[in-house]
This record gives sequence, C-alpha cells and structure tokens, in this order.
Amino acid sequence: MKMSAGVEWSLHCCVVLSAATEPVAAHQLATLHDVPPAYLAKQLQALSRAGIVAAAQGQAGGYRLARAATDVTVLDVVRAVDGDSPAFVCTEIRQRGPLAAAPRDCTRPCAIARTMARAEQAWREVLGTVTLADLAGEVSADYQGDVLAGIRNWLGA
Amino acid sequence: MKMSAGVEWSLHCCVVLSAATEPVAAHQLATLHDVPPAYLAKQLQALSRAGIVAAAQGQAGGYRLARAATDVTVLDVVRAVDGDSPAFVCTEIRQRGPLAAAPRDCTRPCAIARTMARAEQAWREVLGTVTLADLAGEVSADYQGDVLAGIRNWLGA
DNA sequence: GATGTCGTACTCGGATATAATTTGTCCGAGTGCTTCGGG
DNA sequence: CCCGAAGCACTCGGACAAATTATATCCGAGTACGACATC
Repeated sequence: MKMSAGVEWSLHCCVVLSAATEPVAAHQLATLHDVPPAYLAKQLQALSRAGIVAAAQGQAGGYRLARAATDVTVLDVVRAVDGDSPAFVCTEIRQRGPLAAAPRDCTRPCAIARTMARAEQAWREVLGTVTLADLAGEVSADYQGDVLAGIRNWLGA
Repeated sequence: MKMSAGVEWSLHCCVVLSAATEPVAAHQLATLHDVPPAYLAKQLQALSRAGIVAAAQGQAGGYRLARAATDVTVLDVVRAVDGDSPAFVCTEIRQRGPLAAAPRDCTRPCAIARTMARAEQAWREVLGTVTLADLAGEVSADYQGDVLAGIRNWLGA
C-alpha cells in the first residue's frame, strides 16, 4: 500500500506549470525539484498520455497544462501517474475451496470488496474536489513572499 | 498503489474466526480458502502481533479472535497486515532545489501532503466504521443458506 | 485403579529464497529556431 | 535588403537495466494431549 513517488513529483510539477506562462522543459522541472531528470520525464510522459499536460517539441519547447488549472483535479494526476486500477482487487476467494459459493450466487461483489470500494470511493471524492488551482492558492497562502512569481522569475532566467 | 493480497485473505479468515467456536489451525484456514498455507501463516502472525487474533499452540490449538467481533474494525486488520504507514509519503520537495523553502517556513505539511492526508483520512474513516461483526452480518444476508453454520460444520469435521 | 512421567504429534514463529513491481537510465525520432547563401 | 533552405541544437518518446518490495517457502521452538509404566 505505497503510492508511487512520481505522484508527488507530478503534482509539484503541475503546480509549477499552472504558474508558468511559457512551456517548461522537463530538465528544468527536474532541476527545480532536484529529482532524477530521466525518471521525471517518465512521469511527464504519463501526464501527456492522459491529456493533462501538452508537450511541445523543438527549441523553446516543453510542457504546459493542456487544460485550465481549475479543470484538473488531484485525482486526475494520481490516476494518470499511479494507474487507475483500484488498490484492492477482489480475487473471489468465496468461489474457491471446499465451501466455494456457486458463481450464480455471486452477482454482487462480496461484502469485503464492497467495503473496500466504499473506502476508495471516499478517498477519490476528496481528491476529486481539489483542483490544481486550489493547490496553487494554498501554496500562495502558506508563505510570505509570492512564491509563484519567484518560480516564474526562475523559469525565465 | 496496490494493496497486499494478504489483506483480503486476512479479512476472510477473520470473518471465519468470528463464526468459529474453537481455535482454528492455520492450515485449515488455508485449505478452506485455497491459498498457500505458508504465506497465509505469515499474515496470521501479523494479526497475532497486532493483538487481533490470539494463537494457541499444541494439539487442538490454532487461532481465535482476541477481541469481540464488534471491537475489531476492518481498518485494524488492514493496518496490521499492510502496515500502518500512510500510502503517500511527502519527501519535502519544497525544501530542495534552487528555490528551496527555508525549514523554519515549513512547520506545516505542504498543500499536497495535506490534501493526500485528508483523502487517506476519509478512507480510514470508512474502514474504521465497519467491524468484523458487520461483515459477518452482510455475508449472512447475501446468500440463502446459513453460510456461517456451514463453515462451523466444516471446521468441526 | 489412580497417578506421575515420558513420548509424540501437532501447533505457531521467525529466518530464508524467488518473483514482480517500482525506480532509475539511456539512446533514438521529431521539431522549431538559427544561420547562411542567393536573389 | 528580403527570401529560402539547410543545418543544428534542443525537445519529447519509448525501450532497456538495477533496486526494492511483495510473494512464497522452509525448518526450528514450544506446547497440549495421549499412552505407558509405576505405585
């Protein structure tokens, strides 16, 4: 039950991209966050495939948000990077062993799977209500100076 | 973001134990569920360490619930088997790189970590409100015959 | 016949290999800017 | 001076290793029951 570390990196990158005005190259994001450039590139590719960020090639290319920061939720990023398969996978134990239940009696998921699904649903609902814009707003409120302006300035240099 | 398969086995075993009247040996639980006996033993040991089940050695020994089925939540079992460390671990990226935040400005978790913590809290609250007794009740309601009685009968034989 | 003792078979517990997933890295394909030559 | 094309440097994208974690297994320590010899 461990989430990929790339999720954290991706979310930070998305916040940075929401503040940027021009495309940002992957190696810039890696330097800014002090993480392995090649591995971060892998995560960004996943974000690109999911349609969260758009990639521009060539000189002065890089990544930018494909949608408005208010239209991308944290859940979108998590699913893109970490995969959208549920954490708990029911292997239908009830249909195995000497007291196996008949398949026709198993139209609904078992009680355990239902409980897990409810829990994951609650988890997703929280993440689905937080957008990148919300995160950026919280980051701005957390510190004294204008952090986002500082990032924009650093990206330009 | 994948939960250990042992969690599912452990929960099924706990439901069985809540229906049993005498200690149940690990190999019986493994046979009943058709899972590798040695690996299931590992999970049961974790449950024992967590104080969820009590082990009795010697002939006619085995495992039984250490507490009442109404006093053990699904969250307890998940934490015992899968570990109680949170899925998302903040590596404090904000304190790294050229624009690192000063440690004295980082008294609170960052916005991303806060969001993830809220989501995991919601997840835990759902699992914390479901007890083994609730699961057993749902299982009984799901099927026609008295499944728990059938399990008791099979365990006795 | 009652009782103490020994043996045995069964139990759990932790230390130990194997497989899968995550993490980390590299090089090739593609594209836009720059520069150089010609008109 | 303006225009065109070629070169080039920079970008992303997918294919390829290493480390960590989950999975699976084995054997040893401990205990309750049962049998047996003795009193």
